[in-house]
Amino acid sequence: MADVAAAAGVSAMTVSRALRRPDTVSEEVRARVEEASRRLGFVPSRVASALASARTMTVAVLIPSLTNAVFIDLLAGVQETLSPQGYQPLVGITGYGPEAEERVLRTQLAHDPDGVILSGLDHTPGTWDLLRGLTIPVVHTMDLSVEGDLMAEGGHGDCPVQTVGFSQFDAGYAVGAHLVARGRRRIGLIAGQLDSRTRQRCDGWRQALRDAGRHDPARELMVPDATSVALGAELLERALATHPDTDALFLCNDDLAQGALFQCARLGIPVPERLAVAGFNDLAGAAWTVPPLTTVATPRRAIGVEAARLLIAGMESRTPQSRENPRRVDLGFRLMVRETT
Amino acid sequence: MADVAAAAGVSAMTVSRALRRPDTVSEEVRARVEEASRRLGFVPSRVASALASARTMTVAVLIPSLTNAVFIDLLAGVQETLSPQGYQPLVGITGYGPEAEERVLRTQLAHDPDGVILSGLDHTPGTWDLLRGLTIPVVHTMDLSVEGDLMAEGGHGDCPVQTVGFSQFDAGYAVGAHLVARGRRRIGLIAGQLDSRTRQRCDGWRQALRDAGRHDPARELMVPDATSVALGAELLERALATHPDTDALFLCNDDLAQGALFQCARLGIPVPERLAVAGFNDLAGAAWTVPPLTTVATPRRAIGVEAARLLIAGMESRTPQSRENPRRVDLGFRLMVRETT
DNA sequence: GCCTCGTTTGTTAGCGGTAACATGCGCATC
DNA sequence: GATGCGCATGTTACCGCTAACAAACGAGGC
Repeated sequence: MADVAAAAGVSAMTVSRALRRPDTVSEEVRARVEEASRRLGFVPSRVASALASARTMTVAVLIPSLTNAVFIDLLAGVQETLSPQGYQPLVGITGYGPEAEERVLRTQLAHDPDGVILSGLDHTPGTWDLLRGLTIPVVHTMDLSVEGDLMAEGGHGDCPVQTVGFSQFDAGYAVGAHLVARGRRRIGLIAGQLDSRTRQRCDGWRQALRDAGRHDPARELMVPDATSVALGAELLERALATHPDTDALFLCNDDLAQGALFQCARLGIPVPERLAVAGFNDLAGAAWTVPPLTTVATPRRAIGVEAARLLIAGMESRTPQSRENPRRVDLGFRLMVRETT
Repeated sequence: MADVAAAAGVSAMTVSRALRRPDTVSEEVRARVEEASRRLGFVPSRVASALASARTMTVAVLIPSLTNAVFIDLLAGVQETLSPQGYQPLVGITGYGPEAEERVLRTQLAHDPDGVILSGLDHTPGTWDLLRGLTIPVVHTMDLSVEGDLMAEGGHGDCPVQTVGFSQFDAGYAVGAHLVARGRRRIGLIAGQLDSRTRQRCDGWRQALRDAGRHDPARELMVPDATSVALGAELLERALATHPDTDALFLCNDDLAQGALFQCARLGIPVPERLAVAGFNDLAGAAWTVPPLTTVATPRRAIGVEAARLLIAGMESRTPQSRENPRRVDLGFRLMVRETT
């Protein structure tokens, strides 16, 4: 920067100003600085800038996994919103464990991000302590804070939170109600990856079935393994082995549902005639399976975009809104009724 | 840090040493510093550390897209290898364009990463200039440099490169040869997302067909759109409309192939009896389609892991190996013969 | 012509660590 | 008992940029 300053015949400070806030220097100086800067191939060090200005222009983004398309879409939304504003996402992978999340968050915080985006509200007490102590904005995604009573559930105690997501419970309820409305009577559930969001979906589904008087706990098949097409195929067989008369199944994620559909095709089970199948998330291809899959479209990318927007607002205003102005943005979901039900 | 130093009764320098290289201080001082550090909740600022030591402990990772599972797997491999060593990946999305890549690289470099991982070898001259000027290690992935003659192709001129990948050409050739070996005579090609890797695969396939005297350029259907299940379904129909007698198809990515399979099921086209179908990448679920998809398993995650390893070696040794010791790591591929062929 | 004000540029002093060198100490050596 | 050496710790001087304040300058008002 000193070299550029010398070449442009100004002070280093003026170079800094000319490049960061061109409107604060004279037109003529700006041109000279830009020319010299380009000629010398000057690239300002963001590290030094960060140290001097206390703004790193980075945002910590914690997601459970890279192999789950849901969080990739979330990340894509975040990334495409942050990038144009000059922010660099720092991706952290928590592997679905609140403890690992706390660890990852700690290491991310050492990088002094200007903001934090988390997945879910299922954090350790230690994480909540960390968050409470932060002076940077924090947004929680994919889930919604409990309305009206922040102290009650979810463990976030007296920490006002900013959430962007949708009601996993309601979405699960919608699927259950839909299967009931289709006249199905022996409705089963298959779930993997039992994180808190999955459990809420299952809770919703369960409630819908209870409300209709059709809930049978024995038809719930829940395993902790990560979801996959292979697992869906396997669990379908297992579910039908124990309850061959099942006439509808809710699979808590589309990859499970796709695997189940494949297995049905293989076993010659007519869908939806003998068995109705519903998935969740409306992942790529769900509209193209044979038959096309009924599922719930979740606004993952939009959640990422909105979370990033809220965060940027908080970071630019320098008054973390999570403090005095907690928000709760419900982006909803859509039941996509296709042919498997 | 000064506070911790005071609390522990030592100098700031000793605190720094005690935390970063515990073996360089006495056992007793280390314990005191750790206790004080924990008690005060001290988290060293990586930004300051980076400025003082000229090491940011970050690595720029440039990939074309977040929505392509191939690069997500690559990223996952990179991430899981870098993280334990304390490195933080800085993800940059190039959108498949060499120009965008150059832009993204420039902004990433402003963060002073300690290393760079790129996808492919298809870079702009400006990118090559940038890379040549770097003193940090750089690894190119998913493709291999031209053996023996670094000056010749690929545009990287006199810049010795470190590559980790497999031969896209050979993999495409293997598919072509396989379809030929299966006795197919009217073999078509469907490709989307025409980046340089896809084109090399197509080149390999084409060569295999030429070698067998069965190449018919009219049966190539190449579109620039991003690949997807939907696109695969659509292009299958288009290909069959113009060449109804096609008896084998190579779809350059598994999502296209899955879409094609769905569409075949819908149209009542028996696979593989009337039409053989081969995909590429062995994406999740390929083994579970109906019938299971013949495809090429590519070592994407392993490429990420190996690239990160090479990079770490270069970063720790402080002598960028890309200079005096260019390497070319071929991790190969595997033709997964299943039932669609 | 002098004063005030706004605009543009310069000066100073860090941001929070770490490299490099300096110091002090205990111990083996002669 | 003096000398030298190695190890543990301290001191100094930055890393490259920017916040905050100071100064210089021209324009407009009285």
